[in-house]
Amino acid sequence: MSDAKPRAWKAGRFVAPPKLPPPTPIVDLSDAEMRAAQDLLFFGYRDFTDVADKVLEELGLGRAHHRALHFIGRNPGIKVSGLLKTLRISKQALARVLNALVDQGLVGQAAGFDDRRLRLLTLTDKGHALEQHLFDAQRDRIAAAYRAAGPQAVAGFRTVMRGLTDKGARAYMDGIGSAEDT
Amino acid sequence: MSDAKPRAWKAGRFVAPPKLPPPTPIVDLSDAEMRAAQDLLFFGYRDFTDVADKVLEELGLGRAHHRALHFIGRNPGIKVSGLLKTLRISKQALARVLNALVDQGLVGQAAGFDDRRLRLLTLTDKGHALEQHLFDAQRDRIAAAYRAAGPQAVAGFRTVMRGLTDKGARAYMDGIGSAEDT
DNA sequence: CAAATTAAGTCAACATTGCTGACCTATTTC
DNA sequence: GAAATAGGTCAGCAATGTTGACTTAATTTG
Repeated sequence: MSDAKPRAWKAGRFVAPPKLPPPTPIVDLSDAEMRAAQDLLFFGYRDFTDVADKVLEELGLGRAHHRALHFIGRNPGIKVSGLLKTLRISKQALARVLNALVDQGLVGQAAGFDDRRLRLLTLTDKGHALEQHLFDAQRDRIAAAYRAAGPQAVAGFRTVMRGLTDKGARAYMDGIGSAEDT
Repeated sequence: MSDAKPRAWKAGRFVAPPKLPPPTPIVDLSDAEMRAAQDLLFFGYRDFTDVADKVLEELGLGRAHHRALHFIGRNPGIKVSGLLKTLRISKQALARVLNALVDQGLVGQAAGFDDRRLRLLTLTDKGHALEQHLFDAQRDRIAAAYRAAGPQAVAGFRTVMRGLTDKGARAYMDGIGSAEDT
């Protein structure tokens, strides 16, 4: 790339080294900083989920229902096994939630075309409306935080959060729709 | 503050407006972006807590115990009421956890000096060791994410996470030690 | 084609962690 | 001395997670 050959050292006048922006400035990884991050994650997640929980409470649904609605809405036609991998809960725990959602007409099922053993999950209109309602509450909170922080901060936020996640989750987020291996 | 009086408009030569860095560049607040943030928070929090949960499992303790240990360690001498406000759980739910920790010699109590009704909570040596052990697991994960992301991203992460939290939690984080009103 | 595998569902029992209501005990404050 | 405050405790219930064992239907494989 560069034609510059190594130059021999030549004693002479003092020349101030070029003031480059620190190339990869050191990140503060002190315990204090790491514990502050723990706090941030705890409070951030708590307050982020709280706004949806308040809506759910009035409807007699729980956070688990919300999670299922969210991921079905985001991955229409997701298989039961896909949802299990995404949520990382047992088949029985999911069944309780999923049955409630189907009973209430929020989630619909369709047999797979090639493989009729599969139950492909989708939101019904009613389910979509509820999910949208829950989303609205959280969207407002995220939007306010994003707007106040500015685009650079948002990019940083995404980078760090992404770094906290497992490989599988990262792959999932890269290709929404293939909700396997999370 | 300023002596400038409103100046009348005076027609004249065209002068290019000063090229400022875009004042507050637009942040992407589309639904897609907001939903991606939901995903990030879900997976990030899940995987962040998972590493500590694995340690806790071996010890027969739960996430609730970890939270108590964390906030007592971070705020030595915290009052029971302070912990209640921070964790936002009921007195009875906290009692169950706290009694277990005291019984196992992980947390110590001391009556307040001025007001002897208060139970000031601290970690015992044993409790401190356990908390440190749990911290280590999460620290590694955060440190890796921070290191890979770089200081600018970390600053952005903190800004956004802070923006997601309630006023009370922000006040708490500003003045660690006064764990009230969270 | 019969056998094995896979996707999903179900029943039962249990643990953790949250909740409310009701009530008790010290201690401090008015 | 009465009222308020900080904390503790008992009892019961709800949401959400777990494991184990078993069933059914559909697909794949030898």
